Amino acid sequence: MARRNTNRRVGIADVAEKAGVSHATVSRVMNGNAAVDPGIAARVRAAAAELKYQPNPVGRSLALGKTDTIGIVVPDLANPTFQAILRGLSIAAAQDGYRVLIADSSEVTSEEAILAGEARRRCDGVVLCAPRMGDAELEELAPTLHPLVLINRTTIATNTPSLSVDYGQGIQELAQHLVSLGHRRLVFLSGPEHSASNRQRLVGLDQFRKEHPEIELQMLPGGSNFDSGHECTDAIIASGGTGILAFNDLVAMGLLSGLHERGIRVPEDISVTGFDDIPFAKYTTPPLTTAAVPINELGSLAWRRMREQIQQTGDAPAQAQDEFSPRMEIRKSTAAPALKPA
Amino acid sequence: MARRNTNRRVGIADVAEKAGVSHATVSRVMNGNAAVDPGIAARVRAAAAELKYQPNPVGRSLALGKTDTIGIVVPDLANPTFQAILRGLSIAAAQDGYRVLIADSSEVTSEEAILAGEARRRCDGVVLCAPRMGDAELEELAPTLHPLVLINRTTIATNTPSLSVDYGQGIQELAQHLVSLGHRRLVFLSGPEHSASNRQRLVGLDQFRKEHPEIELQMLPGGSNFDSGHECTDAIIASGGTGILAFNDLVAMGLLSGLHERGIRVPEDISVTGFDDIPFAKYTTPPLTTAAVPINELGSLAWRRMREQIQQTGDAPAQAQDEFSPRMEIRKSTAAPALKPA
DNA sequence: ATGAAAGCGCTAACAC
DNA sequence: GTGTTAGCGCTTTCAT
Repeated sequence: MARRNTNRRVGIADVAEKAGVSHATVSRVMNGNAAVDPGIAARVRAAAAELKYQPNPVGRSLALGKTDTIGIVVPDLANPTFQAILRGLSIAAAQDGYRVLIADSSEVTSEEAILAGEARRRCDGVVLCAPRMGDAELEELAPTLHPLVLINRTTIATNTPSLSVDYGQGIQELAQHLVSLGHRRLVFLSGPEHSASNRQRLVGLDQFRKEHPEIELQMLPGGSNFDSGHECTDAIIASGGTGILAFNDLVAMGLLSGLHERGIRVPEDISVTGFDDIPFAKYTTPPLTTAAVPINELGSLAWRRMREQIQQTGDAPAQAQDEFSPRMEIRKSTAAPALKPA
Repeated sequence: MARRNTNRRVGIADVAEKAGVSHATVSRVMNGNAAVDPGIAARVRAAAAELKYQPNPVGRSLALGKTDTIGIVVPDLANPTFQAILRGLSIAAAQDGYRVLIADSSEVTSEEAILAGEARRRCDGVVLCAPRMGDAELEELAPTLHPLVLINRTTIATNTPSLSVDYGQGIQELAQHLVSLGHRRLVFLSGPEHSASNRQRLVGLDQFRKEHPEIELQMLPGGSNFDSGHECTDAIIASGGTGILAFNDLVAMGLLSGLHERGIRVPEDISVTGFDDIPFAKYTTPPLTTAAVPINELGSLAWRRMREQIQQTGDAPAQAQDEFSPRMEIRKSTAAPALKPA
């Protein structure tokens, strides 16, 4: 035997004994599965209530082969974007009686696969959020994780549902916005090297360059958080650019703060754009022009895609590839550039 | 029987068969428990590797009576403070091989007990974060949840460990700071009614009033997020106060934004303080003076307290009541008031 | 050192 | 309609 019977929690057997029926009958009334004599059912319910019996989910999980839990692995729980996704996912899943187990890889790429695998074993499915791992590894991992939902990343081989944002288009629209305001010298403050979404922005900007050969567009290495934006302040000033495309809102906010410290006015002297439209973006001074990603929808849609797979009775997969287009949010951090003395 | 044997994942039985040993032996080598013949052990490990066998955690949990998972229930996952606690908890727990299951009560007080109970059944313990429920209910619930860690809330009867922040002291220091700058008309923008931490601030301010009868201190109803701060802008202006104590940083930021829109300068015309020192606080314009709560420590300490209970071999409880004192973070949103024309 | 078997708490097939 | 029993995948006692 496994454990001694000392101070066990109340189990189905206790209820059965008190109601004078078998385990099976108790199980039946608790789950409302088969038809049970109303009188007996009442007796069982009374016993259960009196003993404050609550079925043990671990036992149920083992018997049913499902845990009613899904896992999510994110690169960094400190990032507002991932927090919002987690929140949307958690709330949507809860509505269907599912819970979520979290795993933070802390941007350690090599941990992602392990965490995802562990999560999958404990859960009925996994959502992988902006995984940093290489394509080959992802391709190999994906089938072992099914049901799987991918966010901000796609797989070609396996047809797992994915949600993505058209960062390339968004950054182009932002650049276009600056140009139409009159800016001719743009700077892109880029994000983490291994970020797929950064690569998409880069591709979008290449496209932009082709369409606007007359515009100067510099690239500056950056990061993904406040501090990287703040640290780039001097490089930005030195660049001579008047329209700055920050990798995301966090970076833009760091930059805003740095420029403010140097006495450079936004948007009078320099225009700054962000990306994501995190909740704080409209409260910066000045409020940030950005490309809004429907971050709350992402989480809830991720759940819907997961649910579709979990409930799938076995027929055709028909995995969806959802792509969101960011929505321009023009606020006060962008304006026409000052007329240059030169 | 429960499920049909169709497409089952690889289990301990498969490894046992392949290695030509019993389940028990496989279990032994997987857990390194009893001494196993090195040759057999190697064979088992080879078989396990070849089959990519990973023990099923649900089966283990049932046998072991533990899940290596803890639950956390928070009132609102959108709140940066709770996000930070969740993050700290998750990272600390992960270091010890534990995962965390989240439950968001969405500020629905009546859901808290249910969510906590469900979480507890699936996990080895629960941390209850700033529960909104009444004292009586908490008192009754606490024993059924053990092991339990309370954050921002204490229980008298049961001796469950709790982590709290001395909000009363923090708000007094903030008020003191404003007074020493020369402010004589203060306003407190209060938080949610059922928030225990709001009550603590109120108590602290009562104390402050006694010590400073010469200072005018008004109370204005507010909330806990950006929008409530923003909405209070006109009321603040109308109040005639020059030193504003916002319930927290979020509220302060909303207010900052509202004041900026009305052309009121901070800190020249009005000084504003926040509370918590969320990551964004030092990037507002102007950077926010606030009382810093060691929010990352809270999460990791919560885990330590939980671990102490889980590992407790049965001896004396000795439950800790940890109280943190906020640290003043004087930045640029507070200054001496302008000399009044009157 | 190893295998057989019991048991963790539950659900469901089967027999009555 | 209800009880009996097998089985979910694992750990651990007990006997060898």
